[in-house]
Amino acid sequence: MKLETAIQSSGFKNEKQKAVVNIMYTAYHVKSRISMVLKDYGLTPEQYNVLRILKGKHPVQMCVKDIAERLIERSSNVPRIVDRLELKKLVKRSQSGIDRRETVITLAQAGINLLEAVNPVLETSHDQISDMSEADIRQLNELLDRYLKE
Amino acid sequence: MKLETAIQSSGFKNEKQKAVVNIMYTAYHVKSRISMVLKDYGLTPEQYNVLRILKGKHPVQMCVKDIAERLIERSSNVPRIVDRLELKKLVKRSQSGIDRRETVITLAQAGINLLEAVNPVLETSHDQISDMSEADIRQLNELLDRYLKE
DNA sequence: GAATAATATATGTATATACATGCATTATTG
DNA sequence: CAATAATGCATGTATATACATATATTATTC
Repeated sequence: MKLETAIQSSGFKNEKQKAVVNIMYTAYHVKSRISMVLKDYGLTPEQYNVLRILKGKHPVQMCVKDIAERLIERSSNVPRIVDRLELKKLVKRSQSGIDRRETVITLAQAGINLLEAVNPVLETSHDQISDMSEADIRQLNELLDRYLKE
Repeated sequence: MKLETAIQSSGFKNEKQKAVVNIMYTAYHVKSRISMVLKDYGLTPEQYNVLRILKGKHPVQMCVKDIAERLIERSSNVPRIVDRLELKKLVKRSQSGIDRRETVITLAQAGINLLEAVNPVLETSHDQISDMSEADIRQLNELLDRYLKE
């Protein structure tokens, strides 16, 4: 659906004003779709992201700070997300022997199993989210890579 | 910053998988920037959006459902957002005479004044968010318009 | 090496979303 | 027109963010 129809608005002052809304609108729908897939597996997008990050290092443990740095949406909330993952026995939490301020987290076998079940479903969903050609998607990625300054 | 650097990840399986993350990452930063601007005026992005929607119809009242339909991120939370705007005396809430199930909301003068103060600052921020040329931004908008199916 | 600063995590509060549910009112149906 | 369904809003719960603050531990500085 075209943006203007979806939010029942029109007449952005210029393309930059429109882009801001367009990016947020598109992201909202992408995230909604991901949430629906994850819901069948009892995960929120945030919980999934933490599991995914842990899997990237597994079997090496990661501390809370390292996880936070790798999140798409930086979060001060990692301890509480880990709380919920721990309750579901998807991760294990323990104190670091090296720096005792750090809490280190390891992916549990149940977490690995869950990721292996979710990941192919999620990838299929991602592949199906858009009808655009590979070339157009590549161009979209290039423009997004350049969109934010610095 | 390039996406892969920012989230310290690399090797997306394909461009579609990357686009999903890229869109959410970009939107997160856009929204963060907007939040910072609005914070100086005591508003959250959600509260601002409700005010903006009300202004689009002002001085005509809108019911909760009409507001929800125009939000970028559909929300079941409009009554509570209106609670907070009402506490700040930015809007007025009353019961509809026509359909007594409906709660109708009007923008108060303080809300109009606040929008008139915020809007130019927000527009400047939107214009400055990216260095890209007008042509590139236009292309980004076209691709985003086509990204989501239907 | 004691005092201070910095760091890592946890936690409290306000606000938000998603979802389920409840209540009042309006519309529909038989 | 009485019974039922649908609608509009409000509210409760779990989870999330942003921000402020607390606590424990480590690093730095004098």
